[in-house]
Amino acid sequence: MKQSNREVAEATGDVGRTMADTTYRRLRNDIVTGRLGAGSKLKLEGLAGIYEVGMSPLREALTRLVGDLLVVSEGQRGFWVAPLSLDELDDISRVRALIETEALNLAIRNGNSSWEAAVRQAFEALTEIESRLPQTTEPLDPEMVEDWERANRAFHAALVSASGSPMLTRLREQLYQQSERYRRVSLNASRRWRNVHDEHAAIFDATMQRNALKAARMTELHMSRTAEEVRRAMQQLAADVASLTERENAGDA
Amino acid sequence: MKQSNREVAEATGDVGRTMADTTYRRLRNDIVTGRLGAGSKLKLEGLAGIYEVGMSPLREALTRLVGDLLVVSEGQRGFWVAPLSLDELDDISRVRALIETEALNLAIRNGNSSWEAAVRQAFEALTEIESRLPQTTEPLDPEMVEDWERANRAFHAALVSASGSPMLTRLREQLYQQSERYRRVSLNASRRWRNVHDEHAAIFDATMQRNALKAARMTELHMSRTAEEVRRAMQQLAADVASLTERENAGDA
DNA sequence: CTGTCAAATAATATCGAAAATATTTGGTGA
DNA sequence: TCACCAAATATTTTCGATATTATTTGACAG
Repeated sequence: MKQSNREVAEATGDVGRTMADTTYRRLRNDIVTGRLGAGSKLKLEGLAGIYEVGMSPLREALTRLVGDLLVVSEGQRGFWVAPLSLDELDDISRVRALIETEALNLAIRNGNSSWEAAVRQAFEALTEIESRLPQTTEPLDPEMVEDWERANRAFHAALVSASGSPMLTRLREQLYQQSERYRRVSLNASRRWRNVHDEHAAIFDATMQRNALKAARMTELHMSRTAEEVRRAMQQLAADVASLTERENAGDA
Repeated sequence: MKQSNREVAEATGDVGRTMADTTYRRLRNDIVTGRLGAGSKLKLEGLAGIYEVGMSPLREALTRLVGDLLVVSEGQRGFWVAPLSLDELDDISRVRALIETEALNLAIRNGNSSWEAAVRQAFEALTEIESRLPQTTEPLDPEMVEDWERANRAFHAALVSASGSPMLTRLREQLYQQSERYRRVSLNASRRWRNVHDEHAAIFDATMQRNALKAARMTELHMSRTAEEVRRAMQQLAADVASLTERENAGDA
């Protein structure tokens, strides 16, 4: 029995992969990780060269990213990496807490044993990685950061995976990605690691006990603390830039 | 003092209008109003002809609509108007209630007197239109439907305009649009008008009294009732289609 | 008849150049 | 020196043709 191209593609998981789609993912990654800096101009010709792609798929990818709030555009003036701001950090954090607690609440109500197993598995994987993280102020291994990001994302996704609401799931993912982008700023800037394992454990425990109220409170706490950490890092960064600019101006004068 | 082209464009409000943008709005309107039926295939060449536009801006418009959940796409297979379903109706209604009550709560806490004035003005405009609506089962004047849709949208937007949260505002708009699309199905199908003015008045009164809890309850009630109405219309529609199909099959046999 | 395959057809996705628009540069007059 | 303007340049947007992929058709074997 010979397989059609489509069947092969489905089996290997790259069905319908287009240039636009691939470029979208690459750009998204480069923005979330900070390789493309907040606020920087995205010149089309330049990007087309770098990502080896034509205008049409490139613009399609950028248009999708505008929808994700990772890119901003102005007609006839082009595209920029979306700027970061303290106000937006607060806004995102609060709305994300709203969505995430609602989704977790539903998941706790609806989740069956296979959901429980998936949550436990994701938590254990995360625990394993967090236990290996340096307790001291060492330079963070970029690969370890990626591993942790993946595990953290998987844990939070698993928690709410039984919400039964595709719309909440979608909104949660969008907001998670926004948060991740802000979080990575603080990681890159402060080079310090906040111990979050206790917070994850508290959320996990409350969830396994099916204590929705406590799980929501722990989730809110986790998010507000993370936001606070990011806020500090961003303020520090802004202060650094300011003093650097001042010194430069002094040098010029 | 001569104005630059850009300044003129800013004054007239059509700054940066591109083909992609115009086509996006036209397509969006045609989908929300139902002129492009749920689930129908969107063939690129056909659309390019109808909207008199090339491939690039057309695809860009469709890509934006995918982000709005008004269109679905599959790589290498193209675009379809997003289907409608009862499950999705429930999902959207519930999440919209969550977002909208949160935003209204914030607006009631933060709103100043100019917000109050804007809400009152929007409510009065809506009241005026709703008072003119036929009480009997008459054929609905399409122009009046448009007027009502505009006023209804403006009223609900005014209510939450002081939430102070750009993210909530954005999510609310997306969800409002989804709801509108479902609502129009029931309008087109049932040809009957549910009297919603009392519900709007209840929301308005509670809001003006700064009674956040009551305003939220009235909002939830308004939305669940609307969803129920749409649900009935969709079920009726499905039943009609089924009996029609049956008759056709009987004719063939 | 039924499933399979390849050729023919239809549709989508992509490229690269042309058109439209924005921005910068450099010159002129007040 | 400054504001203004137009030419030169840079950039975005759009078009239309080509390449790629999916779908349909129809012939053939089992």
